[in-house]
Amino acid sequence: MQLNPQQQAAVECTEGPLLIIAGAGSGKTRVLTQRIAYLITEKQVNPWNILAITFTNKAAGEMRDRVDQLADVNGGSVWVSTFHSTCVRILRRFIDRLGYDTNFTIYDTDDQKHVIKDIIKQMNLDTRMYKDRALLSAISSAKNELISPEEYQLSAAGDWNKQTISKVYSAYQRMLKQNNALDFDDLLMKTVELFQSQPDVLDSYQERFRYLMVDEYQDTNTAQFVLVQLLAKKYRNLCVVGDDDQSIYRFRGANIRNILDFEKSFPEAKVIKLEQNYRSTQNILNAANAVIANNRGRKKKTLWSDRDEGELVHFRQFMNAFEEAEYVAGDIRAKVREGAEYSDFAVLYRTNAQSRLFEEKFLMANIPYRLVGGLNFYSRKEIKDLLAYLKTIDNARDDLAVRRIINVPKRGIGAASLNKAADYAEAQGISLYEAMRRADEVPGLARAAAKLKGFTQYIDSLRAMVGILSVEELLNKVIDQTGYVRELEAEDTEESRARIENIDELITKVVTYEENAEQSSLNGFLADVALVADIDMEDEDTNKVLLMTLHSAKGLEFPNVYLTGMEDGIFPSYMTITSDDVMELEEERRLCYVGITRAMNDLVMTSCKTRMIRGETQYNKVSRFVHEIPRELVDLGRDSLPERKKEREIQKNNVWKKAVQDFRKPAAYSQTMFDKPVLTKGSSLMGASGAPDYEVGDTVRHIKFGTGMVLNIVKGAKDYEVTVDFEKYGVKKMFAAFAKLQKI
DNA sequence: CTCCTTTGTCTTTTT
DNA sequence: GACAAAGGAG
Repeated sequence: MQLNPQQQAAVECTEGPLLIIAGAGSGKTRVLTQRIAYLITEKQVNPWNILAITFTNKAAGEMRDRVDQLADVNGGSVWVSTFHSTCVRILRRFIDRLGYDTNFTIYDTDDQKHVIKDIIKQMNLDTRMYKDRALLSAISSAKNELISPEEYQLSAAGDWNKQTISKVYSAYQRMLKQNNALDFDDLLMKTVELFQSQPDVLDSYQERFRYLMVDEYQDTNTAQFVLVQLLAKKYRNLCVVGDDDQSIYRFRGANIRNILDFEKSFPEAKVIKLEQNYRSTQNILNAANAVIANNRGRKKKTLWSDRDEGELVHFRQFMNAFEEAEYVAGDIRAKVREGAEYSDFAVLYRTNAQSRLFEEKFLMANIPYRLVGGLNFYSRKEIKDLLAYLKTIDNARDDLAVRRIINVPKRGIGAASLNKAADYAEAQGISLYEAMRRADEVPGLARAAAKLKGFTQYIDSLRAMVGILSVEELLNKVIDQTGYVRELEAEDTEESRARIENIDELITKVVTYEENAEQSSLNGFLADVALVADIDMEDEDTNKVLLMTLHSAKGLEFPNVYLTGMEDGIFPSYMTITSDDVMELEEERRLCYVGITRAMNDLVMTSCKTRMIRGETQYNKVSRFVHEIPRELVDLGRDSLPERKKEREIQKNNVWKKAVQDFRKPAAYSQTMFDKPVLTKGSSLMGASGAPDYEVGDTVRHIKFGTGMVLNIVKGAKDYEVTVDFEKYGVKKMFAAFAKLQKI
C-alpha cells in the first residue's frame, strides 16, 4: 500500500522536532516503521543511533519485526522498547552512581503494598485515616511529577496531612533503597535523576540516541516528558506521535498538555496531521466523531475514510448482565456460523469485574476466549512464590521476597522467630537475610536458629550456581528441592492442578526468555517479568475472542467490537459523574472514543437496566455517550431480535420501547441524565419498571417474617401492595419496595 | 505454630 | 459477592 502525502511527509521529515497528530486508525505504526527504515536506508543513519519508545512491549516487538522486514539490516540493533524497559537497561549500567546496586529488584504493586503496610504499622498511623492505596497513589503522583521526598516535605509546610504523607514517602523510599528495590515510578524518576546528576552519562546517551521517536505521546507523564527532553536536547531530532483524543491515562499521571503544548517546548517543531482513517466504516467513524466532538480543549481534527458507510452501529439494552452476556455469546456464535473467526471479535468493558459473566457464558457456549488483564499471570500465588525464590537468590537484600518464602514450604518458622531476626537486622543495620545467616548471634532464638540458618545455607548454595546453571535449571532445582510441585500433586484438586499448569507455563517462559535474550541472566529474566503487561503475552495466531478493558484495547483493532456496560454509572463511571472536575468526564469520553474506533466493520453497544455490583443491584440509565451518537447512525434492533420464548419476547419488546424513548430524550444535557444511579441495598429482585418479579402463588422470603405465599398484588399509586401468607406470622400486607421479598 | 473462621473493604482504568 | 487480613481455637 502506498503512503498518502501526509504520511509520506512524516516519514521524510527526519531532522528537527516533529509532532505527528495521528487520529485513530490513521496508520501511524506504519509511518513510524517506515520512518525508521527511511532513516537507515535513505539517510544512512546507523540503526544503533535510533531509539523508538512504544507503550507496550508487544507494540515494540511488532515494530522491531516490521523494521527488520523493511530495512535490510538487523532491526535488533534499533533500540525499540517501552519507557520502563529503556530505563531498566540504562539503570542496570549506571545506577550504582546513585547508591543502588545494579542488580536491583523491581517491585510490583503487590510488593509496594506490603512495604507501605509495614510503614503504616511502624509509624503507628491510624489505618482509617491513612489507607495504603491512597498513600501509594500520593507517592506515585509525586514521583510522576519528579518530586523527591525532600521537596515534598518542603511543600508540606503547614499542612498536617501532607506532612504525614511526606514522612511516609521518605520512609517508603528508605525501605526500598534498603531492599535494593525500585518501583515502577522509580525507574523513570531515577533515570532522570541519573541524567541530571551525571552529565557524562547523559551525554553518552545523547550521542547514542540521535534520533528519538515516542509513540502514544499523549499518555506521557511529567517524568517521561523530562526524560525525553533531556535525551533530545542535544540533537533535537525528536519525533512524537500521538492523538490527544486518545489520552486515557490521566489517573496514572499522564499529562495531556505534553502533546498540546509540544510546539511551545519546541518552537521550531513541524506539525503533521494524519486524518485519513483506514480502519473503520464511515458510520463507525461518524459515531466516534460525534462523541468526541463534545470535548473541549482538543486539537481540531476530523477523521474521514473512503470506506463506505457499512452497517449501522448497533445498540441493545437488556434486563441484566446475564442477558447481555448471553446476547453477545449468541451473536458471536451466529457470526462465526456465517464464517467469521473467533479472533475477529473483542468484547470491551470499563472494569475488569465485568468480565466474569462473559467468561461464564462463553464457557457454556463453547466459545474460545482469552481474558486480558485482571489477575496478571505473574501475580498468581504459585508464580510469586517461585519468583520470590529467584529474587532472593538474585538479590538477598530484598527482605520482602525473603519473608514471602521463608515458610513456603513450611519450615516451622513462625512470626516470633522472624521478628527477632528482623529486630536484630535493624539493630545491626543489615538485611533480614544477613541476620538469618548469622542466626547464632541473634538473641532469643533457640531451636529456630538452626532452621533459619538451614534456609540461608540452602539459598546460598543455589546462589553459588548462578551463572553456572541456566535460569531454567535453577528454577527446576528450586521446584524440585522445595517439593513445591510435589505438594500440589498430593493435594490433587482442580485448583492445585491449575497451579501446576501455571508453573509449567513459567518454566516455558524462562526457556523462551533464555532463547531470545541477547545475553540471558537471572537478573535479566526477573526484570523482564516485572515489566510485561498482560497484553504483551497475546500471540496473534490463536483463534480466540478477546475479553479486555477499554484501556487494554488501546492500539488494537478488530473487525467486530462489543462495547458492553454502556450505562451511566459504569461507563462513564460513577466516580467521574459525581466528580466536579469536568476533565474527568472528558477523559472518560476519550476512552469511549478509543473503544468505538477499535471497530473496523461492526460495532455493537450493549447496556443493562439492572446490574449487580458488589452485591448490590444498581439501576442505571443508558450511557450518555450512547445518546451522543446521532440517532440515524444507530440500529436499535427491533427486527433482528433472536427468537426466544414468548415471555422473553414480551420483556424484550418493553426494553426496546424504553430504548426508543430514551433516544427521543434530548440526550446528554437533559436534567435526568445527570441523576446519580439508583442504589438499593441488598438483593431485591424488583423489576426495573417497579413491578415485583414474583406473582400471586409464588413462595417468597421476607427478611423478618420468613417464607410465605403471595396471595395478592395490587398496584398502588407509587408502589405495589403485596399480600403474603407467612408460615409463621400469618397474613401480612406490605409495600413491595420496602418488603424486599425474594422469590424462592 | 498452624489452621480455620470471622471481619472488613472494595472497584475505575495499568507500566 | 469476593478476597484479604486479623483473630481465635487446637
